[in-house]
Amino acid sequence: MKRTILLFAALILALLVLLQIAKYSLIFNNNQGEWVIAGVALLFFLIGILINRETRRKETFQTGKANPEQLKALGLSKREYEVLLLISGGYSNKEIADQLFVTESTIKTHVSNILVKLNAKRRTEALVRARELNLIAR
Amino acid sequence: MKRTILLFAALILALLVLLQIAKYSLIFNNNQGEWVIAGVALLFFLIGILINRETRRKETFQTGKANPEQLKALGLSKREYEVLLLISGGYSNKEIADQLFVTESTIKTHVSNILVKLNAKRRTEALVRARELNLIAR
DNA sequence: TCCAAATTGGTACTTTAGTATGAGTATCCG
DNA sequence: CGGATACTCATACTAAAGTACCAATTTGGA
Repeated sequence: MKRTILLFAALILALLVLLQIAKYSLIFNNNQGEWVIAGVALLFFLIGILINRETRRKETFQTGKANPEQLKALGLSKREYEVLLLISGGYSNKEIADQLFVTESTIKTHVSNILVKLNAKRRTEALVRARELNLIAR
Repeated sequence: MKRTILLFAALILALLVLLQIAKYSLIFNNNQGEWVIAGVALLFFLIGILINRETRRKETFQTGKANPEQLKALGLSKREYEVLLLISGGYSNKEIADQLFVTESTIKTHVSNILVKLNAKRRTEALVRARELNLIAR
C-alpha cells in the first residue's frame, strides 16, 4: 500500500517536471514541442504497461505464494503450507520427504493435519479447497 | 494478429492527430500546451493499461477451456476425459464410479490409462500435466 | 525463562490407488 | 461383414496414502 502511494507520488512529480520542461521548450523552440509530446506519450505508455505488469506480478504472487492471513485463519503452519504446495506439484509423500530432507513418516503427519485443517478426505480434495481459498496457484 | 496490427495502426494515427492538434494549439496559445501534454500523457497511460488488461484477458481465456484437438493427440477418450475432470474435482475412484454409474473397477482401468497417456505416476501428477496442457480449468 | 506450538519421527494399522491381465459387449467405420 | 476402438468388469496383486497414538526436540514469544 505504501509502495502504491509512493508510486503515484512519483508519477505526479514526473508529470509536473515534464510539464515544466515542456513549458521552457515551447518558449524557446516551438518545433521541439512535437517531440516533447511524443516523448511524454511514449513515457506514459510505458508506465501504463509497467503498472499493468506489476499488477499481474502481484496477482501471481497472491495466488501462487503465501497468504499469511488465511494461513493463520486455517491454522496452517509454514511447513504444512510447504507440503501443500508440493502436493499440488504432483509429488508423492516420499518425493516430498526427499525434497524437504525429512522422512516420509513426517510428511504423512503433515498431510494428515492438512487434510483436517482443509476439511478434505484426500489430497486431491485438499487441492480443490486450497484453490478455492487461493492458497495455491492456478 | 490482425487485431494487433490494426491496434498499432490506430495508435500511430492517434499519435499523429494529437501532434497536429498540439501543433496548432501551440501556435495559437502557448498556455494550452501544458494541457495538451497532460492529456496526451493521460491518454497513453490509459492505452498502456488497456493493452495490459487485454493481454490478461486473453491469457485467462486460453487456460480456461477444454481442447478436443489435444485430446485426440494424446489419445484420451471422451470417457477418460470425464474421469480426468472428476479427478480434478477431488473425488475418489469410488465416488467417480458412483457419479458415472459404473464400478470402481472400471474407473481404475480408466485412471490407469489416463496416467499412461499423460505420462504420470499419480493422479495428482496427472492433474499437473493436464493443467500444463490446458485440459482442465484454472 | 518457561510454555505452547511447531517439527520431527516411529509403529501398526486400514483404506485407496494403481498395475497386470483377461475378457465380454457395444459402436463406428471401411 | 470384419476389425479397430472404446467401454465395461473382474481377480489378484503391489504400492501409496491416510489414521491413530505416542513421543522427543526445537522454536518463537510472553
